[in-house]
Amino acid sequence: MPTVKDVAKKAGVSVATVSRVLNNSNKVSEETRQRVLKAIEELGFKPNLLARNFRKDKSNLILVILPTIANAYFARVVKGVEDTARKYDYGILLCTTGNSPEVASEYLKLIERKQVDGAIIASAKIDKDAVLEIDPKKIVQACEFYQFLDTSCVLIDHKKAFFDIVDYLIKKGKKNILCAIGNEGIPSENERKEGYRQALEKNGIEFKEENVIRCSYGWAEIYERLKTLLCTKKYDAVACSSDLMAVGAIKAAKAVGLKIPDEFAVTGFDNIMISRLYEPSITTVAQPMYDIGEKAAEILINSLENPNSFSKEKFILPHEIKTRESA
Amino acid sequence: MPTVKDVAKKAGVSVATVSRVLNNSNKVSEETRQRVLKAIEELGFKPNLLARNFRKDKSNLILVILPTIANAYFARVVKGVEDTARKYDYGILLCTTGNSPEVASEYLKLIERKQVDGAIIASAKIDKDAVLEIDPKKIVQACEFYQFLDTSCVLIDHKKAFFDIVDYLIKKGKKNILCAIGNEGIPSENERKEGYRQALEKNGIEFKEENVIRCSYGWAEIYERLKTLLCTKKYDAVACSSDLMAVGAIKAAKAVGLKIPDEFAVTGFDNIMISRLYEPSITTVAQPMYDIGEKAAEILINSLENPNSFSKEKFILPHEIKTRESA
DNA sequence: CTGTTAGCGCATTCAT
DNA sequence: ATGAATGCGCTAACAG
Repeated sequence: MPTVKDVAKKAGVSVATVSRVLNNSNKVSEETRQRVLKAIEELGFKPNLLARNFRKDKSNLILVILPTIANAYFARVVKGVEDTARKYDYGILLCTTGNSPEVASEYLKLIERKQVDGAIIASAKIDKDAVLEIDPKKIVQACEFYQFLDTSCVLIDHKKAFFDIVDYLIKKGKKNILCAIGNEGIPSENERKEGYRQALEKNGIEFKEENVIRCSYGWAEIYERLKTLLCTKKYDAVACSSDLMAVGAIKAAKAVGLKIPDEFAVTGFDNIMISRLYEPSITTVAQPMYDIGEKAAEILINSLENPNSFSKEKFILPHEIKTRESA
Repeated sequence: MPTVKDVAKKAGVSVATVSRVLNNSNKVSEETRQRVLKAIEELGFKPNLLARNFRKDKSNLILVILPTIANAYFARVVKGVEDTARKYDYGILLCTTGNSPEVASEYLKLIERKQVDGAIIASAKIDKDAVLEIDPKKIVQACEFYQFLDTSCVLIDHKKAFFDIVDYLIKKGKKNILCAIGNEGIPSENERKEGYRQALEKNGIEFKEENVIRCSYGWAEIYERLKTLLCTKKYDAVACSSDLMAVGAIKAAKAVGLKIPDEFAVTGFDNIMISRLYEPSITTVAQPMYDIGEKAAEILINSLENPNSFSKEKFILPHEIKTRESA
């Protein structure tokens, strides 16, 4: 495999000139540039990025850490990150943690070890201590915001979003509304719970802790729990923290013979494809998933390339209620 | 950021010894090893992977090229690749092409440029010429097999799989079966079409080219086409090339008032989550998606680490029919 | 505009 | 078992 040295010899110039051509320095005459280009062509020279990156002390890689890619929500966020990274000539190193903080910590070490220039943490559970020694300029949080991680972030206003959807349900005449959200450890879930509480309060409905169901994002758990609940007590709606949970809720309502949305309304969250596809189609809160990924990548890359002009910022992107059949 | 040199000085040894400790060479006394480890600890030394990779001429990164990650099928394949890569201490660089061969070509260049050690091409459209100059030892095809790419591959027997599902439909009493598959350029789609033809032939049903619908993998196109088709002619089943297409087909059948599966049966392909979730649930051909990714990564890494013992191989993994409500 | 030269951090001979 | 020295391929001063 030929090197700059070989190219230099062939073109009758110095390696510096070859390097200049390679890096589009304008300080090289058109004539020599052509000569170098010709030599590169003839030798089939390809720059060794391992060497270049080492020399420049820059990998042009950004790490993307998320719980799973099986969830269409994250898949879409990643797409936003990837497209943007590509635009700026960065590649993305993917890490799905399955919500294991240990896995996340292991990958985050790649920053200090220079395998990657920075990281986007998209809602993945992380270990506080493992990340505290990393330069916050090199990390952007997406989808979720952990306070103890003192970084920039990009996400929607989860509290307001959940407030809006519960308010919508109430306006539709629902009075006995369940709230099905994720586990306590997740900040956005607590935000959403608060949004739920405030929407009830605003409309003069009493908030009851027992009406808050904590469960996983999948469809199975909420399905089982609701099947039981809906038999014993009478509720007229549930606001779910994911579209998949909404599917589970709909299945449960169907199973106990409730008519949707008249007898029982269901709302989802995220607006992934299945919410449009399912029957009944699911009323949900649309998150700008792609935009979140895009913005996160933009902030990160900007911060990496202009570390001096760094300022920690919190970007709140707009959400939107998608009205469909289920509520 | 401290370097091996700093560690060496602190520990009172040479950089060579530090390097030996770092690489677990056994040719270092326990006493000095401890001294070096202590120095590393005290200085907070982290090896610079940019330098190490450059020196070793190895990135420990594998490129994963696929059309999209929005499709749950590919998301699962990627997970198999990622887990396996991690096991062998490799990272994965993700490239979703949106089926643009140009994008794929651009990323494949990273192999020659040593940004990645090799690539897994999972069903992405690629440009023949762009890839022909790359060492086939450094590429593994997954899900799909392009003959002109002379590499190892991991996939199911698409012809047999489609044969099986069509044969199943016939055994269920269906006689007028449509075949809804992807575009002509994709080898597996032609395999599937042949499987469809053979299943009809085996059961004494005439094959008609007009009963083969070529369309995209999404649900929208097949939905529109079938809504028209099902009004004018009478078919009693359709075998689809993806689960999403099956959803579109079911929607179309419902739209024209056909009862599923009695009046019109629908089968999918892949066995992604939605096939289990949808109502009716979808009878489909399960592909071992995770296993495909896992095996592809194993072959590739093995080939990268033992280039001399390389042999091009074709791995056919088993498929399985999942019987559900739609057929 | 171009060439000479140093050196990024590390692993690896080759000595001892 | 350890150290001294070399160089991977490239970019970036610096000098001219």
